[in-house]
Amino acid sequence: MRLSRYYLPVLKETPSEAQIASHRLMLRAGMIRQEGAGIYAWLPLGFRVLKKIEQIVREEQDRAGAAEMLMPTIQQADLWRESGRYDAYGKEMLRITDRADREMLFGPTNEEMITEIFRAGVRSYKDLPKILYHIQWKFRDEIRPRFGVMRGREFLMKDSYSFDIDEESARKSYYKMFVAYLRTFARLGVKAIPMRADTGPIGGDLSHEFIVLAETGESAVFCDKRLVEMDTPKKDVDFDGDLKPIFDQFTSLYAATDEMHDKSEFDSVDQKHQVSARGIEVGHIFFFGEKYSKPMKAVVAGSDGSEIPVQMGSYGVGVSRLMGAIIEAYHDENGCKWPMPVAPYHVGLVNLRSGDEDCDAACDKIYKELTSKGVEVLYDDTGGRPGEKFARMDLIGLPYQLVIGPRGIKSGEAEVKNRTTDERETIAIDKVTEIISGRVADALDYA
RNA sequence: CGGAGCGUGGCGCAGUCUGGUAGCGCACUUGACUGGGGGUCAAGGGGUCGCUGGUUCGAGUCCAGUCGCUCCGACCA
Repeated sequence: MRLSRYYLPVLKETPSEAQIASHRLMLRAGMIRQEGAGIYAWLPLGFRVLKKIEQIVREEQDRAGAAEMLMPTIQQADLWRESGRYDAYGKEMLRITDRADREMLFGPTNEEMITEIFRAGVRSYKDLPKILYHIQWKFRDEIRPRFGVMRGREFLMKDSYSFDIDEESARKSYYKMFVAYLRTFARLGVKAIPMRADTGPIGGDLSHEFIVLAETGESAVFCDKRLVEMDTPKKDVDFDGDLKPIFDQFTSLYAATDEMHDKSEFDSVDQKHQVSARGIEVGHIFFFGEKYSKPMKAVVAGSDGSEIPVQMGSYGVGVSRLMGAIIEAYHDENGCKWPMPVAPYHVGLVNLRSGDEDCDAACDKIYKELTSKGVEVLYDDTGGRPGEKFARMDLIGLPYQLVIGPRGIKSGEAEVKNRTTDERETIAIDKVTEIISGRVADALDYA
């Protein structure tokens, strides 16, 4: 993409309403624009990151055997009356009426709808187990939206729902999602620790929150440091095999959120492993059994012909929130430092003397070559001072900055800056495409 | 919802107490000089001061109402 054709409204000054780094940087780097309290428009650069996060979440869901679908954002009140949650959900639910005065709502979650969809199409235990998911915008009328996309009212969430014949099978589904989440967050470059969690209004008896440790996190958390260093399951993990050992391994050490914290148990953890910190909840998984299947009559015929309510679980990932969490983990005072897998572009190509025949020709050539090798390039072909261009590139934080100017043309060298380490090196212009595209490919290859 | 604030060119703010020609920095436009980490000089353009009503000869400023946003607390991906 040529910057001259892009929409990248960067801000030099810090917007006064932004309290935390991720919010500040998303506004300054022209990734989002606030349209109301807790409601954001996703500008081109931010939207690319959002799509990349979404795609990684999708790939790991698919790998685990979940089937993607898409449910609407608008739901009928009657559906929620079946589960009893229409009244129970309270003011956090955005309620609306249509022209015929039918009561409707902008979905805060989809347990009711997926249960309705499931019961319409499944009759027998032989059709189980199943895991369905979608990635869709949700609306929760938060009392106090804050921290930008970390606590918006409208947010993008991946929610999966599992259906099983009995609890033993349901636990296997739970383990699948548990392992899928470990992989998802690891691929996104964040250390998310599964912690024993309160089940909240959804109910149930088995639940974990996946928490990214961050000073700006909203919840207090307590865990064993050794969890941070545990190896993530590789992509050859067999989701049809026994995943319990992995689950057991990750739940063997102490990790709990504030609500579930047991001080005496935590105190028994070796002092040097104790971590008492703050965290950002990026995922939450629940097993809740018959909570919805029973009242909503989502039943299947068992092997003996009897009607059995299915055992359900639900599994959420905050896709838009993750973008904030990733920036919290990877930034410095000058801007973002995107990990390659979620970077909006892999390389920023800076033409230091746009309009100069030689510079333009050299940059155009590199731009074409890198692009043809599948490298995503944001090509700064605009005018302006070098300092201004560098500062802008640092702010948006692409993993590599490739700088071409008259001096480099003369010496045949390009300056390459690695934004992760902020180290600079020079590479021969005629080799730069090959070297950079190789590095990008390596960084994208995740086991 | 309780408490505290804020709405003035695109962004950040001053001006409001004490009513009297709407200002500053950045950004933007044009030209020149420049050019390897947010340049220099010169000349410009852009604002019904959130909205409605009131007081007044006169309101950004005072009064009332209203809308929006932010921060502190209880809820949550």
